[in-house]
Amino acid sequence: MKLITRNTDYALRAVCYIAQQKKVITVTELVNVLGVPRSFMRKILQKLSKEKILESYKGQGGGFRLRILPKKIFIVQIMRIFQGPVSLNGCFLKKDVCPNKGKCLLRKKINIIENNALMQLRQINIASIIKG
Amino acid sequence: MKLITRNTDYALRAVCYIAQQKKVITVTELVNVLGVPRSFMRKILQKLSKEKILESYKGQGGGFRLRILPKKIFIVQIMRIFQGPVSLNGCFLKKDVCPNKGKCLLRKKINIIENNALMQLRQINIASIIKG
DNA sequence: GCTAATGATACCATATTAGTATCTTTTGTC
DNA sequence: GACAAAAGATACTAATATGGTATCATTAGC
Ligand code: FES
Ligand code: FES
Repeated sequence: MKLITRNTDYALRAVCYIAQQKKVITVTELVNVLGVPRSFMRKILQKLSKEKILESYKGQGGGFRLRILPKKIFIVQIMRIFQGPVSLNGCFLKKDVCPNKGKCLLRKKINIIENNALMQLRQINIASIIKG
Repeated sequence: MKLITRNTDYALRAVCYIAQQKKVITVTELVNVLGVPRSFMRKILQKLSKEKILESYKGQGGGFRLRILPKKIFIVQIMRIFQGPVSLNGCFLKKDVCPNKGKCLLRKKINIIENNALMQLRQINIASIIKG
């Protein structure tokens, strides 16, 4: 039961680091600091760049920088980018199986938990992580 | 981001059904009611039996029955059986990478969310689902 | 002894996750 | 302009988890 996968995790840390440094950071630097495989890190950063979280500069002296303020980057965004839509689960059974149709208590209870977790998750942004 | 996998889901419903019927139930009956592949259902029930949630009877007239009261079967138990330990995730990075060591805020925040979700999950038992 | 049930086990298919490799493009520096 | 250092694009591979199937052994009632 993993809420966060490895690439999301790496992405979060990369973004945190970049946010703290406040300058253009190269993959090389990130790889050295985080100890993550280079190619993997590259892929992750490229995606973050495509998704408008980071801004990239090619060529010598290039690298990555935040495109938006740390307090405007929420971890659910990052999760969505690497893990798809953030919602816990639907019902696996074929229609008409559930005795109470739309009133399935199991589903209801799980949905409540899901919503609570999501509401909490949604409040976490990069700023709230790095200013500790 | 799946909180519950398919086998857990099937297991939960099977247990609910068995709890409601209050008699020995065969795989055949469950398969008919839930519309789940037979072999898969068998595997799931056998596991539940091994894990002392169900009691099984071999031979003609055999089948499965609850071994403990519905209110004593918590869904986290079932999740643990099919999905391993219920916790959202640890830290993927190698030791000494996190700048604040034991005080990593990201980790802390995720742990809080995890604990809240778990506390809620832990309160759900089979009895609370079926008496709706 | 037959049949209807579960137990044990091994296998297969698919999807997701994690990671690698390679070639192209851009840009600053000499 | 050549070179080197960076990211962009893309395709491939490996490992793991999930979902499911198949088969033979064992037990117990009739
Ligand atoms: S069985 Fe699907 S919602 Fe209850
Ligand atoms: S980096 Fe692992 S806990 Fe912070």
